[in-house]
Amino acid sequence: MQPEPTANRPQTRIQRRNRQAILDAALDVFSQHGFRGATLDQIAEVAGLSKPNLLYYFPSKEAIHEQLLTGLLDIWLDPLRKLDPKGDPLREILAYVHRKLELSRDYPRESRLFANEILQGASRIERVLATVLRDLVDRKARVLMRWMEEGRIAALPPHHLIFSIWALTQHYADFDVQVRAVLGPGHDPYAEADAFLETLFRRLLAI
Amino acid sequence: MQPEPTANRPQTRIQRRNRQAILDAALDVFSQHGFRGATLDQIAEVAGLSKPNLLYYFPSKEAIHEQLLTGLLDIWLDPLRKLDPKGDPLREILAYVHRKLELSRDYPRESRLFANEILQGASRIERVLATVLRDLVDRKARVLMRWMEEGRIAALPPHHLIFSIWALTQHYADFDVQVRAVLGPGHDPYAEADAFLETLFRRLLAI
DNA sequence: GTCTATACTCTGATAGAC
DNA sequence: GTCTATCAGAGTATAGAC
Repeated sequence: MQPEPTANRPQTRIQRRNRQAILDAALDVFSQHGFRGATLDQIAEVAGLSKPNLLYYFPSKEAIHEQLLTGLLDIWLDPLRKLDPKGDPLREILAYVHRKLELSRDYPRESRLFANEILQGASRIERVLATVLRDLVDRKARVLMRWMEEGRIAALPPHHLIFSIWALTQHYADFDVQVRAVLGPGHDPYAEADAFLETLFRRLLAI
Repeated sequence: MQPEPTANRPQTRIQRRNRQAILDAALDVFSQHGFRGATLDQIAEVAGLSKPNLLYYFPSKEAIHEQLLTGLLDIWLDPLRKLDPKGDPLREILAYVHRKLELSRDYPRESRLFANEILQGASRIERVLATVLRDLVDRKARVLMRWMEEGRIAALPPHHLIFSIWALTQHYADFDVQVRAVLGPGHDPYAEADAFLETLFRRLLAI
């Protein structure tokens, strides 16, 4: 019998399950307390493992954190990558806003993990920011620039336009507690935000 | 001789200076690492005091943190409080955006302290959010509502309009590292943001 | 592969000399 | 008021039994 169909990944089902449980628990804890505020005790408890057992799967606290960040980066940048230079400008931007808000709604822990990381100086992802992220943003900013020059959307500084999309969508994940405390009960923040942001960017970009 | 002119504040000059140095150092550390990630060792080092000496001025880590938060709340809410129901709607809102962005530029550590606190569940300020902040926002939302009903600015959900101002202005303090990494050198993020946000809210609120 | 036991460091806080 | 010394507990990580 061959219990390991993938030859280059010598992991049993249990190993895969445990690694996943650890990463999930670590996402909980890191996103709430930041790297230094998180403890292996807490991660192990949430994951339902003993601390030494946790350290059998990952060599260190750093390693778990790094695995989380790199594993999530692609999901995080995907919506911007999907912005299609050949599509209809307004439709493309609104679709980007919508997808980004969906990420905030469906992956709030991931949003907070990145927020914590940036807030704390981003020392562990600084290089990625200045290379991968910057290149991607520059590329898409040129697309926006072209659309503006062609008169298809209003002229605005493209980088700051992108920042505004990040700020407005991520706010609903990162400041969720505050949003709900201010709105009070009986509200659906994300549904309201979806309508509000559509209006906002339609008005902002209209010629 | 009377070295203490204020009878109800039995503090010498040195005590005041040290307390201030501690709070300033604590703002550095708490705003960068969050409550749990901050250590008294680090705060004491930044403040230039020994750890026991620091604990002579404040009874505990919690006490320093609480003092910081309550001391800063007034500064933080001041711009919104200044929004004048009798003023010109567009001018008042733009002035609010401007003042809020100035706070981000001049008090980025304070912005990050609050961001960390919300991000980490806001357990230490939850009550304030649901009472003081909510009341203030509700009151100002009613002012915005009236302006909209009078047809003086565009109709939008007022709470989310306020959220958008918070998100857009605080982003430049909280995500400063990312903003600078993406823009690259040779930029003045706050100057650019000031112009961009003025354009954004003018377009958004125009009738 | 998983557990118990434990080494060793860091952290918040206190005691007591000066 | 400030320092040295120190404590108890929590923190990361390792050794070794099973």
